[in-house]
Amino acid sequence: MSLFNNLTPPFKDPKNLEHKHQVICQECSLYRLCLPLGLHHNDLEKIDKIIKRSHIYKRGQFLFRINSNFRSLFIVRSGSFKTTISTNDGREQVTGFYFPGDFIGLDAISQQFYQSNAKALESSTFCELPYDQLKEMGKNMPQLQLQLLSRISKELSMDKKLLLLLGKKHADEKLATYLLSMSANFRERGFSSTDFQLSMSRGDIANYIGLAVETISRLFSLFQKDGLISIRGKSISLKNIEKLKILCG
Amino acid sequence: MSLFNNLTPPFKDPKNLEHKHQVICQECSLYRLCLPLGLHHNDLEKIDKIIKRSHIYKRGQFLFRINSNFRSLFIVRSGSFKTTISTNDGREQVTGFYFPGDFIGLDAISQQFYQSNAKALESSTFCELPYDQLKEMGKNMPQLQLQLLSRISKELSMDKKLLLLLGKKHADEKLATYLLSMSANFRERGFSSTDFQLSMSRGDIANYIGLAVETISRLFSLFQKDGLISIRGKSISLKNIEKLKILCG
DNA sequence: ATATTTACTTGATATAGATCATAGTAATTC
DNA sequence: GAATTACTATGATCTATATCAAGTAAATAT
Repeated sequence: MSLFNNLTPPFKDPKNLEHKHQVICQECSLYRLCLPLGLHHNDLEKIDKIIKRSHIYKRGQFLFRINSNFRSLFIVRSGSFKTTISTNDGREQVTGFYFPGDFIGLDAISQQFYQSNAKALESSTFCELPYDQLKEMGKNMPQLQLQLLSRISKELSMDKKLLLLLGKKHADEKLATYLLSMSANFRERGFSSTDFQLSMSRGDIANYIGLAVETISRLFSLFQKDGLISIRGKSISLKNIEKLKILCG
Repeated sequence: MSLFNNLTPPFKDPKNLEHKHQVICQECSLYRLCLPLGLHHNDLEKIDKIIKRSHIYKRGQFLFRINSNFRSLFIVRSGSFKTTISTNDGREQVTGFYFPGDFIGLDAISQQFYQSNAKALESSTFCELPYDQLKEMGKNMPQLQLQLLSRISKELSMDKKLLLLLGKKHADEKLATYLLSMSANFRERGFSSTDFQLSMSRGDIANYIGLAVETISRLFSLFQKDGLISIRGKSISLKNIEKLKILCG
């Protein structure tokens, strides 16, 4: 039995959703992604106790809003989320997409308030980790602290790559990079790295990589013409990964 | 006696540099910025023992290079550094500037290798923290772990703001935002927030905020004409902070 | 001190990708 | 299941900022 046999792309988890109160970390399909390896059975039970498991959040619902009190970290259980921040006059930037096993809210740890808005891209569920309790538990569980550290560090290094993308890459390179990063996301979760559903709109993709929606549309058409991809609505199939890699810059 | 009385802008520390082997954390002017509060005297001494203090690194010298083995975190002691990453064909993006008390290398924690190049912008010194030892010590010093967590989280939230800047702001907004963020850097370290020296070149600033050098030059001239700043070489004086804040977007 | 390199400034021109315009298509709502 | 709304595609035009060009100033090496 695969770790992922109860998840189907794009990251639905209907079985768990319907019996949510029965789910414990030990039986969760995300266990490997989410918790540190080599955790004692006792420790796992302690973590299990502080975790709050959510009902379904519908597309568009907010997990938290910028400047609201930071109380918890969140881990995506099924579905997907985006985070955004804005200028004073309302220009918005998508700062991240989050998939099952990903932590949301890590940038708020050093502050008292959330540093972004987090919104469901589709019907989604998550686990909530009250940070005070997590911090307290961490004192006697160095593994847990290290896992947290490792997760933030990973997000930081991904964001640095995004700075390079936004600052220096051309439109086609941006999109190719984005598609391959999505591909890696699916592969890491045990799904096909070539055929998947994009849960975000063209608008969200465009915004995230610093382009206009129209440019994304044009590029998808162009990539398709060039045999790099095949796309129909939200379903995409990567046809020439090698060429996409070269395009990334 | 101020914590900062042996530092003068831009972050020189000649006294400590010349007697470096006598410097211990308890006597370091950066103590407040660098180490967690409420640390036991014993713990402080332990940390003190694993820290390696550097000789002067000259402008242009590398602290580490991308893909080299990750062994240590670094804390800037005097001077300043920049980190960069590049595309395959050599286009480079400045991903951060680091000043006294700042940690460098946090994005490498989850990997085996450094994720960027780190280069001195001027004559600079730093403390080196071997990560294995730091990790080991952290097991019995939750405060230390939390400090590290807080530092990464802070850098992450700064980078998210930078994504907004690169993705959505206009040239003038970018520069205004940059100047105010430098201003805050100096203020946090006890220096004037209106009059300071930019240790980085116009080229580095331009690169960091996703503009061409020429655009930076033109904007500095324009900002000066408009009475927002007064600039002469690397010396800058912010004349109208309020207007700059409005310009940030 | 002087030469040489590197950094900065300012003007002229070019361009990648934005914006505008329009139409088609899919998803939601009533 | 009709109607409204949100999303997507493609062509025409515009514009903010890059690039090119040329000179000046500052830093570094000789």
